[in-house]
Amino acid sequence: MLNKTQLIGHLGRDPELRQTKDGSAVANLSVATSERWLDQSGQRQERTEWHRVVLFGRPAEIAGQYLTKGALVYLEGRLQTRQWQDQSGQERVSTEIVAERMKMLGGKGLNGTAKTADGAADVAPFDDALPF
Amino acid sequence: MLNKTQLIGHLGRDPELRQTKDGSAVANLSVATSERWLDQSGQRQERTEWHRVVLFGRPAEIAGQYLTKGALVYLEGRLQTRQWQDQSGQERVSTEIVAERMKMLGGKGLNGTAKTADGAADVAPFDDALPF
Amino acid sequence: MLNKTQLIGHLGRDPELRQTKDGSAVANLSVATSERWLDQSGQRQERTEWHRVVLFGRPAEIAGQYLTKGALVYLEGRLQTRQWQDQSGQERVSTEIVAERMKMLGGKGLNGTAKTADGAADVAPFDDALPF
Amino acid sequence: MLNKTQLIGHLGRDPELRQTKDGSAVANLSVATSERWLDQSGQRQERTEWHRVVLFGRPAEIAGQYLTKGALVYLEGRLQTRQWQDQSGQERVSTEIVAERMKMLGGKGLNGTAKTADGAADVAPFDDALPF
DNA sequence: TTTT
DNA sequence: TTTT
Repeated sequence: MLNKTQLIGHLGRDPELRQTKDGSAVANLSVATSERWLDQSGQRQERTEWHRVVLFGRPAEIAGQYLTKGALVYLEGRLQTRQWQDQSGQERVSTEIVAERMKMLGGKGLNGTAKTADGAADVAPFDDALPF
Repeated sequence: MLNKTQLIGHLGRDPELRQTKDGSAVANLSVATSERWLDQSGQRQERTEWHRVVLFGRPAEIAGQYLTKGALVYLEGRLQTRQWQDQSGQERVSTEIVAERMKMLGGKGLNGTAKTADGAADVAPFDDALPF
Repeated sequence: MLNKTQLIGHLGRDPELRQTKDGSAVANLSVATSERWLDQSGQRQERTEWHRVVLFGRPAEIAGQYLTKGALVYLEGRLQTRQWQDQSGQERVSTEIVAERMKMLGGKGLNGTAKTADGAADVAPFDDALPF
Repeated sequence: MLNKTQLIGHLGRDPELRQTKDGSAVANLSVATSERWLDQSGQRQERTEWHRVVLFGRPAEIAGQYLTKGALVYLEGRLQTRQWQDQSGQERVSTEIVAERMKMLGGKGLNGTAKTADGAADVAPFDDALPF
């Protein structure tokens, strides 16, 4: 009925872009969300969770164009778990977030207009005109 | 920074309740979220996604008391992926939702007050007084 | 950047359906979300919040067809505040949720297929095939 | 049952800090969320929505300390509509977001540790150790 | 593997 | 393994 995941986190590496057979783009992201808190003894604790995220179509292209390692992004999508078999025939499962919405929030890894070499001079980060 | 998952779905089976060493409750839920849509040819399509959910403490106890197979629930929590090794020493990963909030929304598998044998006669489903 | 409101609540009255000039449907809903909790003295407290919700297009039609007073619904949309002037020329503001997604969750006020008189016999509540 | 609003937006002005009678902090924020899109004629459109947000306690103090006009923040809370009477005795309503969670995301208006004069040298923005 |  |  409702299957929604939202992340705000940093890319651990550059997006991996590929194409489907019919030529549409697919991007895989690795996203870190960190929690920090003080434990009972007042010690600072931190836990980082890594998420596999996949984007399709235009958002995938935009991720490939604007995002690099370190970028801070908002992602919204649905959880999907796939079964597959490794080389040894073992059953494996892998859960990823199929993102339907993405917002670039800044950070070191955000390619701004100044850095793009493709003439997209007026395409700003944060721009909702980008078809997310 | 933000790591939030929200589900509305039905329990595929009764909750599995256990205790930690220090006596606090842990409940594991298996939750189905179904999507239905019409494809290009107008055919009805359906996809069901199964989610592993874990609850701790009082919410776990409440899940154990009120929820059974078929119950419709709202769950909110964070994604957590754990690595572990199977018997053969193979690395495995498993992603689950650590739920911090749960709401009972009805359905066949919701134990109402009439069904409880513990005298909690005024503890209604939907009751936010339950310490979620 | 992100402007998202999610409600799970009951309709306080039947939806009010109207048409725009170009013939598309608009539905206004009044939705109650209730919180219950135990205060410090162990007294049960309750607070109900009422929300104005507006739906457009096909979801509005579906709300008009399936929802009545008492229905439990999930709604997701964006906050919008409009300024207007009352008869006396006073500036007024009104905030509502422009809902982009709606899910029927049950409750007394949900018109099932058995109750509909329009032949939509296989259109179940919960049906994601309905174009939300 | 569920009454949740999430915003990612920029502060339109510095937070307004005040105290309750019992000395706890209250902060009022004015937050803009902007949407941009291309209309049918390919024209770039933009709509900005302004939100009234209130924070209580430690998060209010932190907002007062770290946030200034322009800061980009994530806010999560519940909608609350209050009735009141203006000087002329007119009934007025005002809707605000009672925020229970806040994350500083960057932007021009974020006071980093380098800018603070209070010795909180190791209190970074983004720090989840801050008790949100 | 990220960020502050 | 759920539900409509």
